[in-house]
Amino acid sequence: MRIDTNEIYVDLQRKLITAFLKPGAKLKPSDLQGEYGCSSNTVRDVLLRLSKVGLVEFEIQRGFRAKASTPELRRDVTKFRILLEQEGAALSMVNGGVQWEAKLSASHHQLRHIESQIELSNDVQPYMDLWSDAEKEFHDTLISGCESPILRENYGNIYAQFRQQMVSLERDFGSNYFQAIIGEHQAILNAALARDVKACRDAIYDHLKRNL
Amino acid sequence: MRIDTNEIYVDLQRKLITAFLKPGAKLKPSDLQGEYGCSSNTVRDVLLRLSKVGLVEFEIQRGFRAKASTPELRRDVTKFRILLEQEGAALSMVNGGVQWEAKLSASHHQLRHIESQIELSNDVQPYMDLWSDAEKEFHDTLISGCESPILRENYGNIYAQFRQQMVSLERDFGSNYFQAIIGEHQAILNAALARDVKACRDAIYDHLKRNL
DNA sequence: ATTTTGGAAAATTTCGAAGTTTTCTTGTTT
DNA sequence: AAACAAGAAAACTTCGAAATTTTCCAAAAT
Repeated sequence: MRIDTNEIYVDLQRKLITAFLKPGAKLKPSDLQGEYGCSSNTVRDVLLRLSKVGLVEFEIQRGFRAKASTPELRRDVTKFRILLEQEGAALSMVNGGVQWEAKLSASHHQLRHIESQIELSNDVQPYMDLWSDAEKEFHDTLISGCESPILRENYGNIYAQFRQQMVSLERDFGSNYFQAIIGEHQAILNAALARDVKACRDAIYDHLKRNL
Repeated sequence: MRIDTNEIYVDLQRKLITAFLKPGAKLKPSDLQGEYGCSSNTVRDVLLRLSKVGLVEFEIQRGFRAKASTPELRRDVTKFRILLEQEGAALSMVNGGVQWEAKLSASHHQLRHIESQIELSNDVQPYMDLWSDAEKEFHDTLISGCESPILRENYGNIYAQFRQQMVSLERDFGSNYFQAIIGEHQAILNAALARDVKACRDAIYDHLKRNL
Protein backbone atom coordinates (compact mmCIF):
# COMPACT_ATOMS: atom_id res chain seq x y z
CA MET A 1 0.00 0.00 0.00
CA ARG A 2 2.54 2.50 -1.20
CA ILE A 3 1.27 6.06 -1.48
CA ASP A 4 2.92 8.98 -3.20
CA THR A 5 3.99 11.75 -0.86
CA ASN A 6 1.91 14.17 -2.82
CA GLU A 7 -1.17 12.09 -2.21
CA ILE A 8 -0.47 12.25 1.50
CA TYR A 9 -0.28 16.00 1.17
CA VAL A 10 -3.55 16.24 -0.70
CA ASP A 11 -5.29 13.81 1.63
CA LEU A 12 -4.20 15.66 4.75
CA GLN A 13 -5.13 18.98 3.18
CA ARG A 14 -8.61 17.69 2.47
CA LYS A 15 -9.00 16.29 5.97
CA LEU A 16 -7.94 19.63 7.42
CA ILE A 17 -10.25 21.73 5.26
CA THR A 18 -13.21 19.46 5.92
CA ALA A 19 -12.44 19.37 9.64
CA PHE A 20 -12.14 15.62 9.53
CA LEU A 21 -9.04 16.62 11.42
CA LYS A 22 -10.57 19.02 13.92
CA PRO A 23 -9.12 22.48 14.53
CA GLY A 24 -6.67 22.39 17.39
CA ALA A 25 -6.21 18.63 17.13
CA LYS A 26 -2.73 17.29 17.70
CA LEU A 27 -1.19 15.83 14.57
CA LYS A 28 1.29 13.17 15.54
CA PRO A 29 3.37 11.84 12.69
CA SER A 30 3.59 8.48 14.44
CA ASP A 31 -0.20 8.24 14.48
CA LEU A 32 -0.73 9.31 10.90
CA GLN A 33 2.08 7.12 9.69
CA GLY A 34 -0.07 3.98 9.88
CA GLU A 35 -2.74 5.42 7.59
CA TYR A 36 -0.29 5.96 4.79
CA GLY A 37 2.12 3.09 5.17
CA CYS A 38 5.17 5.30 5.39
CA SER A 39 7.62 6.35 8.04
CA SER A 40 6.73 9.05 10.52
CA ASN A 41 9.45 11.26 9.10
CA THR A 42 7.68 11.36 5.78
CA VAL A 43 4.51 12.54 7.48
CA ARG A 44 6.52 15.15 9.36
CA ASP A 45 7.84 16.38 6.04
CA VAL A 46 4.35 16.76 4.63
CA LEU A 47 3.11 18.54 7.74
CA LEU A 48 5.93 21.06 7.47
CA ARG A 49 4.83 21.79 3.95
CA LEU A 50 1.21 22.18 5.04
CA SER A 51 2.23 24.66 7.68
CA LYS A 52 3.25 26.96 4.86
CA VAL A 53 -0.38 27.22 3.79
CA GLY A 54 -1.43 27.95 7.34
CA LEU A 55 -3.63 24.91 7.80
CA VAL A 56 -1.20 23.44 10.29
CA GLU A 57 0.55 25.09 13.18
CA PHE A 58 4.08 24.03 13.92
CA GLU A 59 5.95 24.77 17.09
CA ILE A 60 9.51 23.71 17.51
CA GLN A 61 9.95 20.75 19.81
CA ARG A 62 6.24 20.37 20.28
CA GLY A 63 5.00 19.23 16.99
CA PHE A 64 2.00 19.95 14.85
CA ARG A 65 -1.63 20.88 15.33
CA ALA A 66 -4.49 21.55 13.01
CA LYS A 67 -4.86 25.32 13.17
CA ALA A 68 -7.12 26.31 16.00
CA SER A 69 -10.51 27.88 15.38
CA THR A 70 -11.77 30.68 17.58
CA PRO A 71 -14.24 33.51 16.98
CA GLU A 72 -11.34 35.98 16.89
CA LEU A 73 -9.42 33.92 14.36
CA ARG A 74 -12.49 33.47 12.21
CA ARG A 75 -13.03 37.21 12.16
CA ASP A 76 -9.39 37.82 11.39
CA VAL A 77 -9.27 35.29 8.58
CA THR A 78 -12.43 36.79 7.14
CA LYS A 79 -11.09 40.33 7.30
CA PHE A 80 -7.92 39.30 5.54
CA ARG A 81 -9.80 37.37 2.91
CA ILE A 82 -12.01 40.37 2.24
CA LEU A 83 -8.97 42.59 1.88
CA LEU A 84 -7.24 40.32 -0.63
CA GLU A 85 -10.37 39.47 -2.57
CA GLN A 86 -11.42 43.10 -2.88
CA GLU A 87 -7.97 44.11 -4.01
CA GLY A 88 -7.63 41.18 -6.42
CA ALA A 89 -11.04 41.81 -7.91
CA ALA A 90 -10.41 45.53 -8.25
CA LEU A 91 -7.13 44.91 -10.04
CA SER A 92 -8.77 42.32 -12.28
CA MET A 93 -11.45 44.80 -13.24
CA VAL A 94 -8.75 47.22 -14.30
CA ASN A 95 -6.39 44.75 -15.97
CA GLY A 96 -8.65 41.91 -17.06
CA GLY A 97 -9.53 41.44 -20.69
CA VAL A 98 -12.43 39.75 -22.43
CA GLN A 99 -10.90 36.41 -21.65
CA TRP A 100 -11.14 37.15 -17.95
CA GLU A 101 -14.76 38.16 -18.36
CA ALA A 102 -15.47 34.95 -20.23
CA LYS A 103 -13.82 32.75 -17.64
CA LEU A 104 -15.58 34.56 -14.84
CA SER A 105 -18.90 34.27 -16.57
CA ALA A 106 -18.35 30.57 -17.17
CA SER A 107 -17.30 29.78 -13.61
CA HIS A 108 -20.28 31.68 -12.28
CA HIS A 109 -22.63 29.82 -14.55
CA GLN A 110 -21.24 26.53 -13.28
CA LEU A 111 -21.57 27.67 -9.69
CA ARG A 112 -25.04 29.04 -10.18
CA HIS A 113 -26.19 25.75 -11.67
CA ILE A 114 -25.05 23.76 -8.66
CA GLU A 115 -26.44 26.26 -6.18
CA SER A 116 -29.82 26.16 -7.86
CA GLN A 117 -29.91 22.41 -7.57
CA ILE A 118 -29.02 22.61 -3.91
CA GLU A 119 -31.71 25.21 -3.33
CA LEU A 120 -34.28 22.91 -4.89
CA SER A 121 -33.20 19.63 -3.32
CA ASN A 122 -32.82 21.33 0.03
CA ASP A 123 -29.93 19.06 0.95
CA VAL A 124 -26.37 20.24 0.57
CA GLN A 125 -24.56 17.08 1.47
CA PRO A 126 -24.60 15.21 -1.85
CA TYR A 127 -23.43 18.37 -3.66
CA MET A 128 -20.89 19.48 -1.10
CA ASP A 129 -17.71 18.54 -2.96
CA LEU A 130 -19.04 19.80 -6.26
CA TRP A 131 -20.13 23.08 -4.71
CA SER A 132 -16.83 23.54 -2.87
CA ASP A 133 -14.86 23.19 -6.06
CA ALA A 134 -17.14 25.53 -7.97
CA GLU A 135 -17.13 28.18 -5.26
CA LYS A 136 -13.38 28.10 -5.05
CA GLU A 137 -13.11 28.29 -8.82
CA PHE A 138 -15.42 31.29 -9.01
CA HIS A 139 -13.61 33.30 -6.39
CA ASP A 140 -10.24 32.36 -7.77
CA THR A 141 -11.28 33.39 -11.24
CA LEU A 142 -12.57 36.66 -9.89
CA ILE A 143 -9.07 37.69 -8.85
CA SER A 144 -7.28 35.84 -11.64
CA GLY A 145 -6.83 38.99 -13.69
CA CYS A 146 -4.97 40.86 -11.00
CA GLU A 147 -1.55 40.15 -12.50
CA SER A 148 -0.04 39.56 -9.09
CA PRO A 149 1.15 36.01 -8.43
CA ILE A 150 1.88 36.93 -4.83
CA LEU A 151 -1.61 38.19 -4.22
CA ARG A 152 -3.06 35.08 -5.78
CA GLU A 153 -0.91 32.74 -3.73
CA ASN A 154 -1.75 34.50 -0.51
CA TYR A 155 -5.40 34.54 -1.42
CA GLY A 156 -5.28 30.80 -2.03
CA ASN A 157 -3.83 30.26 1.40
CA ILE A 158 -6.33 32.43 3.21
CA TYR A 159 -9.19 30.88 1.27
CA ALA A 160 -8.12 27.44 2.47
CA GLN A 161 -7.84 28.73 6.01
CA PHE A 162 -11.27 30.29 5.71
CA ARG A 163 -12.73 26.96 4.76
CA GLN A 164 -11.02 25.30 7.65
CA GLN A 165 -12.28 27.91 10.08
CA MET A 166 -15.87 27.81 8.94
CA VAL A 167 -16.55 24.20 8.09
CA SER A 168 -17.03 23.00 11.63
CA LEU A 169 -19.45 25.81 12.33
CA GLU A 170 -22.29 24.09 10.51
CA ARG A 171 -24.75 26.87 10.14
CA ASP A 172 -28.25 26.52 8.88
CA PHE A 173 -27.63 25.42 5.33
CA GLY A 174 -31.32 25.60 4.55
CA SER A 175 -32.65 26.85 1.25
CA ASN A 176 -32.73 30.37 2.68
CA TYR A 177 -28.99 30.25 2.97
CA PHE A 178 -28.43 29.27 -0.63
CA GLN A 179 -31.01 31.70 -1.84
CA ALA A 180 -28.94 34.45 -0.23
CA ILE A 181 -25.66 33.05 -1.50
CA ILE A 182 -26.94 32.90 -5.05
CA GLY A 183 -27.86 36.56 -4.92
CA GLU A 184 -24.51 37.51 -3.47
CA HIS A 185 -22.52 35.67 -6.10
CA GLN A 186 -24.69 37.26 -8.76
CA ALA A 187 -24.06 40.70 -7.33
CA ILE A 188 -20.31 40.11 -7.40
CA LEU A 189 -20.48 38.94 -10.99
CA ASN A 190 -22.61 41.85 -12.13
CA ALA A 191 -20.37 44.44 -10.55
CA ALA A 192 -17.24 42.74 -11.89
CA LEU A 193 -18.53 42.58 -15.45
CA ALA A 194 -19.72 46.17 -15.19
CA ARG A 195 -16.21 47.05 -14.01
CA ASP A 196 -17.75 48.90 -11.12
CA VAL A 197 -14.96 48.69 -8.57
CA LYS A 198 -16.85 50.28 -5.72
CA ALA A 199 -19.89 48.05 -6.21
CA CYS A 200 -17.73 44.96 -6.44
CA ARG A 201 -15.90 45.76 -3.24
CA ASP A 202 -19.24 46.20 -1.53
CA ALA A 203 -20.61 42.97 -2.98
CA ILE A 204 -17.58 41.05 -1.74
CA TYR A 205 -17.97 42.58 1.68
CA ASP A 206 -21.68 41.78 1.77
CA HIS A 207 -20.92 38.21 0.75
CA LEU A 208 -18.52 37.65 3.61
CA LYS A 209 -19.76 39.95 6.36
CA ARG A 210 -21.81 37.21 8.03
CA ASN A 211 -18.50 35.74 9.17
CA LEU A 212 -17.26 38.88 10.86
CA MET B 1 30.61 22.37 17.26
CA ARG B 2 26.99 21.71 18.05
CA ILE B 3 24.58 24.41 16.90
CA ASP B 4 20.97 24.80 17.87
CA THR B 5 18.59 24.28 14.98
CA ASN B 6 17.11 27.66 15.65
CA GLU B 7 20.49 29.27 15.17
CA ILE B 8 20.75 27.58 11.79
CA TYR B 9 17.37 29.04 10.95
CA VAL B 10 18.35 32.54 12.00
CA ASP B 11 21.71 32.34 10.28
CA LEU B 12 20.23 31.17 6.99
CA GLN B 13 17.52 33.79 7.22
CA ARG B 14 20.13 36.50 7.64
CA LYS B 15 22.19 35.18 4.76
CA LEU B 16 19.11 35.16 2.55
CA ILE B 17 17.96 38.66 3.47
CA THR B 18 21.44 40.09 3.01
CA ALA B 19 21.89 38.23 -0.28
CA PHE B 20 24.94 36.49 1.07
CA LEU B 21 23.00 33.64 -0.43
CA LYS B 22 22.15 35.15 -3.79
CA PRO B 23 18.62 35.10 -5.17
CA GLY B 24 18.11 32.05 -7.33
CA ALA B 25 21.06 30.22 -5.81
CA LYS B 26 20.71 26.52 -5.26
CA LEU B 27 20.59 25.59 -1.60
CA LYS B 28 21.93 22.09 -1.21
CA PRO B 29 21.50 20.62 2.25
CA SER B 30 24.63 18.56 1.76
CA ASP B 31 26.66 21.71 1.08
CA LEU B 32 25.25 23.70 3.97
CA GLN B 33 25.57 20.78 6.30
CA GLY B 34 29.28 21.30 6.74
CA GLU B 35 28.86 24.90 7.91
CA TYR B 36 26.68 23.86 10.79
CA GLY B 37 28.06 20.51 11.78
CA CYS B 38 24.79 18.70 11.47
CA SER B 39 23.28 16.19 9.11
CA SER B 40 21.87 17.28 5.79
CA ASN B 41 18.40 16.28 6.90
CA THR B 42 18.51 18.87 9.63
CA VAL B 43 19.31 21.55 7.08
CA ARG B 44 16.50 20.30 4.89
CA ASP B 45 14.16 20.67 7.83
CA VAL B 46 15.21 24.28 8.37
CA LEU B 47 14.88 25.10 4.68
CA LEU B 48 11.34 23.76 4.66
CA ARG B 49 10.53 26.12 7.49
CA LEU B 50 12.12 29.04 5.68
CA SER B 51 10.03 28.33 2.63
CA LYS B 52 7.02 29.27 4.73
CA VAL B 53 8.31 32.84 4.96
CA GLY B 54 8.87 32.92 1.21
CA LEU B 55 12.62 33.45 1.33
CA VAL B 56 13.21 29.98 -0.05
CA GLU B 57 11.55 28.21 -2.93
CA PHE B 58 10.94 24.52 -2.61
CA GLU B 59 10.08 22.19 -5.43
CA ILE B 60 9.41 18.58 -4.83
CA GLN B 61 12.21 16.32 -5.96
CA ARG B 62 14.38 19.22 -6.98
CA GLY B 63 15.24 20.85 -3.74
CA PHE B 64 15.62 24.41 -2.57
CA ARG B 65 16.62 27.74 -4.00
CA ALA B 66 16.94 31.21 -2.59
CA LYS B 67 13.91 32.98 -4.00
CA ALA B 68 14.66 34.45 -7.39
CA SER B 69 14.78 38.18 -7.95
CA THR B 70 13.40 39.69 -11.12
CA PRO B 71 12.02 43.13 -11.95
CA GLU B 72 8.51 41.66 -12.07
CA LEU B 73 8.89 39.98 -8.71
CA ARG B 74 10.29 43.12 -7.15
CA ARG B 75 7.33 45.09 -8.38
CA ASP B 76 4.93 42.45 -7.17
CA VAL B 77 6.51 42.22 -3.74
CA THR B 78 6.42 45.99 -3.48
CA LYS B 79 2.78 46.19 -4.50
CA PHE B 80 1.83 43.60 -1.93
CA ARG B 81 3.86 45.29 0.77
CA ILE B 82 2.19 48.60 0.01
CA LEU B 83 -1.23 46.97 0.23
CA LEU B 84 -0.57 45.38 3.61
CA GLU B 85 1.24 48.35 5.07
CA GLN B 86 -1.44 50.79 4.02
CA GLU B 87 -4.15 48.58 5.43
CA GLY B 88 -2.27 47.89 8.65
CA ALA B 89 -1.50 51.55 9.17
CA ALA B 90 -5.07 52.60 8.42
CA LEU B 91 -6.41 50.08 10.94
CA SER B 92 -3.85 51.18 13.50
CA MET B 93 -4.91 54.78 13.10
CA VAL B 94 -8.46 53.75 13.85
CA ASN B 95 -7.77 51.26 16.64
CA GLY B 96 -4.48 52.42 18.11
CA GLY B 97 -4.36 54.15 21.47
CA VAL B 98 -1.89 56.54 23.02
CA GLN B 99 0.43 53.65 23.65
CA TRP B 100 0.62 52.96 19.95
CA GLU B 101 1.35 56.62 19.29
CA ALA B 102 4.08 56.56 21.89
CA LYS B 103 5.73 53.44 20.52
CA LEU B 104 5.54 54.79 16.99
CA SER B 105 7.00 58.08 18.02
CA ALA B 106 9.81 56.32 19.88
CA SER B 107 10.69 53.97 17.03
CA HIS B 108 10.71 56.88 14.61
CA HIS B 109 12.98 58.88 16.84
CA GLN B 110 15.40 55.99 16.98
CA LEU B 111 15.28 55.57 13.22
CA ARG B 112 15.65 59.25 12.56
CA HIS B 113 18.72 59.41 14.76
CA ILE B 114 20.48 56.69 12.82
CA GLU B 115 19.48 58.10 9.46
CA SER B 116 20.81 61.52 10.38
CA GLN B 117 24.14 59.99 11.28
CA ILE B 118 24.26 58.16 7.98
CA GLU B 119 23.38 61.31 6.10
CA LEU B 120 26.26 63.10 7.77
CA SER B 121 28.88 60.38 7.57
CA ASN B 122 27.89 59.67 4.00
CA ASP B 123 28.68 55.99 4.41
CA VAL B 124 25.92 53.51 5.11
CA GLN B 125 27.97 50.40 5.62
CA PRO B 126 28.95 50.74 9.27
CA TYR B 127 25.36 51.56 10.20
CA MET B 128 23.68 49.00 7.97
CA ASP B 129 22.64 46.49 10.64
CA LEU B 130 21.53 49.19 13.02
CA TRP B 131 19.55 50.92 10.32
CA SER B 132 17.95 47.68 9.13
CA ASP B 133 16.70 46.86 12.59
CA ALA B 134 15.39 50.37 13.17
CA GLU B 135 13.64 50.55 9.82
CA LYS B 136 11.97 47.22 10.39
CA GLU B 137 10.95 48.24 13.87
CA PHE B 138 9.41 51.50 12.66
CA HIS B 139 7.34 49.91 9.93
CA ASP B 140 6.30 47.05 12.17
CA THR B 141 5.23 49.46 14.87
CA LEU B 142 3.27 51.46 12.33
CA ILE B 143 0.94 48.52 11.72
CA SER B 144 1.16 47.12 15.25
CA GLY B 145 -2.16 48.64 16.26
CA CYS B 146 -4.14 46.92 13.52
CA GLU B 147 -5.41 44.16 15.81
CA SER B 148 -4.94 41.55 13.12
CA PRO B 149 -2.33 38.90 13.86
CA ILE B 150 -2.76 37.50 10.37
CA LEU B 151 -2.09 40.83 8.71
CA ARG B 152 0.97 41.34 10.87
CA GLU B 153 2.36 37.90 10.13
CA ASN B 154 1.87 38.29 6.42
CA TYR B 155 3.39 41.75 6.54
CA GLY B 156 6.43 40.33 8.32
CA ASN B 157 6.88 37.79 5.58
CA ILE B 158 6.54 40.25 2.72
CA TYR B 159 8.84 42.70 4.46
CA ALA B 160 11.53 40.02 4.64
CA GLN B 161 10.97 39.18 0.99
CA PHE B 162 11.18 42.85 0.13
CA ARG B 163 14.56 43.07 1.79
CA GLN B 164 15.73 40.01 -0.06
CA GLN B 165 14.56 41.38 -3.39
CA MET B 166 16.13 44.79 -2.98
CA VAL B 167 19.37 44.19 -1.18
CA SER B 168 21.36 43.03 -4.19
CA LEU B 169 20.20 46.02 -6.20
CA GLU B 170 22.64 48.37 -4.52
CA ARG B 171 21.29 51.70 -5.49
CA ASP B 172 22.96 55.00 -4.95
CA PHE B 173 22.95 55.14 -1.17
CA GLY B 174 24.39 58.63 -1.24
CA SER B 175 23.30 61.31 1.15
CA ASN B 176 20.59 62.33 -1.29
CA TYR B 177 18.99 58.97 -0.79
CA PHE B 178 18.89 59.24 2.97
CA GLN B 179 17.76 62.81 2.80
CA ALA B 180 14.75 61.62 0.86
CA ILE B 181 14.15 58.63 3.12
CA ILE B 182 14.20 60.80 6.22
CA GLY B 183 11.50 63.01 4.78
CA GLU B 184 9.38 60.04 3.77
CA HIS B 185 9.53 58.43 7.18
CA GLN B 186 8.68 61.76 8.72
CA ALA B 187 5.67 62.15 6.43
CA ILE B 188 4.41 58.70 7.41
CA LEU B 189 4.81 59.52 11.09
CA ASN B 190 3.09 62.88 10.81
CA ALA B 191 0.11 61.47 8.96
CA ALA B 192 -0.16 58.54 11.35
CA LEU B 193 -0.12 60.69 14.45
CA ALA B 194 -2.59 63.08 12.85
CA ARG B 195 -4.79 60.03 12.18
CA ASP B 196 -5.08 61.17 8.60
CA VAL B 197 -5.72 57.87 6.85
CA LYS B 198 -5.64 59.23 3.34
CA ALA B 199 -2.40 61.12 3.90
CA CYS B 200 -0.77 58.12 5.51
CA ARG B 201 -1.71 55.82 2.64
CA ASP B 202 -0.20 58.35 0.27
CA ALA B 203 2.94 58.70 2.36
CA ILE B 204 3.43 54.92 2.41
CA TYR B 205 2.95 54.79 -1.33
CA ASP B 206 5.40 57.63 -1.87
CA HIS B 207 7.93 55.90 0.35
CA LEU B 208 7.83 52.68 -1.66
CA LYS B 209 6.98 53.78 -5.19
CA ARG B 210 10.62 53.94 -6.26
CA ASN B 211 10.56 50.14 -6.21
CA LEU B 212 7.59 49.79 -8.53
C1' DA C 1 -4.53 21.53 49.66
C1' DT C 2 -1.18 23.19 46.65
C1' DT C 3 3.36 23.02 44.94
C1' DT C 4 7.51 20.70 43.91
C1' DT C 5 10.30 16.87 42.55
C1' DG C 6 11.75 12.69 40.33
C1' DG C 7 11.52 9.53 36.99
C1' DA C 8 9.10 6.94 33.55
C1' DA C 9 6.63 7.24 29.24
C1' DA C 10 5.69 9.55 25.11
C1' DA C 11 6.78 12.63 21.50
C1' DT C 12 10.00 15.12 18.74
C1' DT C 13 14.33 15.70 16.46
C1' DT C 14 18.51 14.10 14.51
C1' DC C 15 21.25 10.94 12.20
C1' DG C 16 23.56 8.08 8.60
C1' DA C 17 22.46 4.81 5.32
C1' DA C 18 19.64 2.90 1.66
C1' DG C 19 16.50 3.78 -2.08
C1' DT C 20 14.75 6.97 -5.90
C1' DT C 21 14.81 10.48 -8.98
C1' DT C 22 17.04 13.94 -11.46
C1' DT C 23 20.94 15.80 -13.72
C1' DC C 24 25.17 15.44 -16.04
C1' DT C 25 28.44 13.28 -19.15
C1' DT C 26 29.83 10.86 -22.88
C1' DG C 27 29.32 8.31 -26.95
C1' DT C 28 26.29 7.25 -30.76
C1' DT C 29 23.16 8.24 -34.40
C1' DT C 30 20.93 11.16 -37.82
C1' DA D 1 26.59 19.84 -35.99
C1' DA D 2 22.40 18.63 -33.53
C1' DA D 3 19.62 15.29 -31.41
C1' DC D 4 19.30 11.27 -28.88
C1' DA D 5 20.49 7.41 -25.62
C1' DA D 6 22.87 5.00 -22.05
C1' DG D 7 25.32 5.04 -18.12
C1' DA D 8 27.39 7.42 -14.24
C1' DA D 9 27.23 10.85 -10.83
C1' DA D 10 24.88 13.87 -7.96
C1' DA D 11 20.92 15.26 -5.46
C1' DC D 12 16.77 14.34 -3.13
C1' DT D 13 13.74 11.44 -0.34
C1' DT D 14 12.64 7.89 2.79
C1' DC D 15 13.64 5.01 6.44
C1' DG D 16 14.28 2.99 11.19
C1' DA D 17 16.94 3.66 15.06
C1' DA D 18 19.23 6.53 18.47
C1' DA D 19 19.39 10.86 20.97
C1' DT D 20 17.01 14.59 22.94
C1' DT D 21 13.19 17.01 24.79
C1' DT D 22 8.70 17.34 26.57
C1' DT D 23 4.81 15.55 28.97
C1' DC D 24 2.71 12.95 32.39
C1' DC D 25 2.00 10.97 36.86
C1' DA D 26 2.79 9.78 41.41
C1' DA D 27 5.23 10.66 45.66
C1' DA D 28 7.22 14.04 48.75
C1' DA D 29 7.50 18.57 50.63
C1' DT D 30 5.64 23.03 51.84
